Amino acid sequence: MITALTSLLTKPCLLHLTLSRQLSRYIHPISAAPPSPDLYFSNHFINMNAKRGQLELAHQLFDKMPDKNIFSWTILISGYSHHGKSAQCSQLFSQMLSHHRPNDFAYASVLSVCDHRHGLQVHTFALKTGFDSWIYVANALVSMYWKKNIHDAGFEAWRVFHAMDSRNLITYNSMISGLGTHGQCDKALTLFISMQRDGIEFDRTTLLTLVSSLCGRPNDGFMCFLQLHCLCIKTGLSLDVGVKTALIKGYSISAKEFNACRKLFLETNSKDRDVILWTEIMTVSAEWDPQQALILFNQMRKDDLRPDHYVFSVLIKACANLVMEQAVSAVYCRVIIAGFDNVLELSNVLIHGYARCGSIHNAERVFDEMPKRDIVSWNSILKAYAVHGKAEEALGFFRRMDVAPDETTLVAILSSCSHAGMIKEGITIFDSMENKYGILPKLDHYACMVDILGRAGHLSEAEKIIRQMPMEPDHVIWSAFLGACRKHGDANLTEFASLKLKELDPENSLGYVLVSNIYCSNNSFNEGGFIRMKMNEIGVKKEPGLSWTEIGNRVHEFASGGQRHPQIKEILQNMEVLLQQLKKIGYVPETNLVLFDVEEEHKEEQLYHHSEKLALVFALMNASDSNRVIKIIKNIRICLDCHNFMRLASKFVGKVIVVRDANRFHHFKEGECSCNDYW
DNA sequence: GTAGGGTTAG
Repeated sequence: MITALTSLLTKPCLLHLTLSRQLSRYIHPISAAPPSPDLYFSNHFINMNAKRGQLELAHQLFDKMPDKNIFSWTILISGYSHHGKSAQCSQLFSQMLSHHRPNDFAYASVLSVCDHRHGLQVHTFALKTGFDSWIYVANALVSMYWKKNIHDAGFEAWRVFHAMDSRNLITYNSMISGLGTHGQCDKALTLFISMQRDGIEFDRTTLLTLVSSLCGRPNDGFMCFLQLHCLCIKTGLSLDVGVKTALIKGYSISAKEFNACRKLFLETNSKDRDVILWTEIMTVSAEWDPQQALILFNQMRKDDLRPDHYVFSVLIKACANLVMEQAVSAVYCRVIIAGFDNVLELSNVLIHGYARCGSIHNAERVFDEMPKRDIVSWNSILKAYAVHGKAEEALGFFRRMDVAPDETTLVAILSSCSHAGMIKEGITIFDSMENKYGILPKLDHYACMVDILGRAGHLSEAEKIIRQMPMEPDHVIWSAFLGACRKHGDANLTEFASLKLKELDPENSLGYVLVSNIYCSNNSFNEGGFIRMKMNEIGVKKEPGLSWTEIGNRVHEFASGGQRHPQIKEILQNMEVLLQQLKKIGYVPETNLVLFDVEEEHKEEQLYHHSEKLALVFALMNASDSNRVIKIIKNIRICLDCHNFMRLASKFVGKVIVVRDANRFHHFKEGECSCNDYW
């Protein structure tokens, strides 16, 4: 305690001049005389108004009081605190010091709303007056320290916690929540156990906080999560709609257990489902089954629940995942009707939504029309430019940002440089991250650098980055490196990187496929086949090529080979006609991309059955003359042959063809691609 | 006789 006191008092910033001056005068005798009936009723009247939020009136009444006691002061201070009026609350607290010695009511009220700087001063003052370990004051201090975004928030909170004579449920809940939100869920769990040793029973908040802090925790996190779910069932708290929402989030993030999420939602009595529960299940669905998220929205409306801006945000994400631009616009109309069009978060998600649907123009329009922007707005437009290969625009916007860039900004910018082959710019920005922007490069930034260098063919420099990075490279880094190996072919490096990728991500097929391809391209079909066999044995599957295109209000899916599509015969007939036309203007099939031991004409045939080509032919069969843009979405990266095909097709049919592959957008127009054939 | 503290799921 003495150490804590000495340490706090030695911090120069703690000694605020005004408060120090007040300190010498704070000792006022607490009046022993009973308050007059007038004073008593005036206090009640002020309290009534302050609680109702009539703070101005309450303050006027307070000012007019001929006599005030400590209740008058604490009633108004707590009124301001209750309504989050931080500045007024702190000011009144300072004024109070000239008249009364603050009590635990006043300390707790001011601490729960004041900023960090003032909070430290109040803490110092509480220490000097001996109130710092009073349970209400200490609880407010614990919470204050965790809430402040400072480096040693946890240290200060623990110090207060340890100095307390006794602790209650609120103390533990505040600590558990603080630990959880600062990513220290192990410590939160330990404290949860010691709480029970301390004889303090947990409540719904304790479990709710613990469950949500365990979401996304790696390794044994899911086992702890399951134990907590059992505890929720045992205590009957699993019936609580808030706990249920947290459990759904947990099953979705920790275990990707979509069915468990759905079961939890369905077993909730429909009259108990609130907007937050609906939002959570829609959020989960937007990732797993976006169409289902839209169905859920309609069900929610039937239950007479009014969507708020969180609901609309999820809806836009679901439409973006469905890559249905018209649906994004339709939701936006509803956003306007509901009066949420000025909500910053919704504009941010719209930028993302339009960009994901291939409409960079609409993403730009939303960004331009925003009256206010935050870091997420800037990051969203920068990411949009990155994925659409508009590096010049991204760099221009980056230079004119009016908020400090963060880690995401730098990832977006480096990824822009990578997509556009801007090696020099990328290296300069990466090297200046720490000094110029105060951001230490993390895994994502290193992955971008490996991509920038590797994609440009500087394999040894990329390898050097991997060897020299201060943390262990993860599967993303090795995938980026393998991607570069695929493009610039180095058999030894490919084998080495494949081994690394298999270690870190055994289910990732990339390593197996690439090594197999190297063998096949050297005509070593037996070895290549052996690797494919090995993949089957251990259950690693290569993601099959799929493409989607929207015709009318329906999304049509095409698998590589196309046999599943009911109109495949017609599509192949039209394909043949288009092929002959494209061959006349320079299309040459890249048959060396087909690595199977088959005859040349069969190789050509395999190329024509790639899903994006089938999607294009189908879209052309159904497109009207006014339909100037054809959009195709692909789950894996576009191959060189399809890229050539799309380029020439855009010239021949006189339409813009937008293809989104696993990595980026390609805008094909008049025989050229926005990626300048660099991808 | 009057005035409190925490968290909470999107």
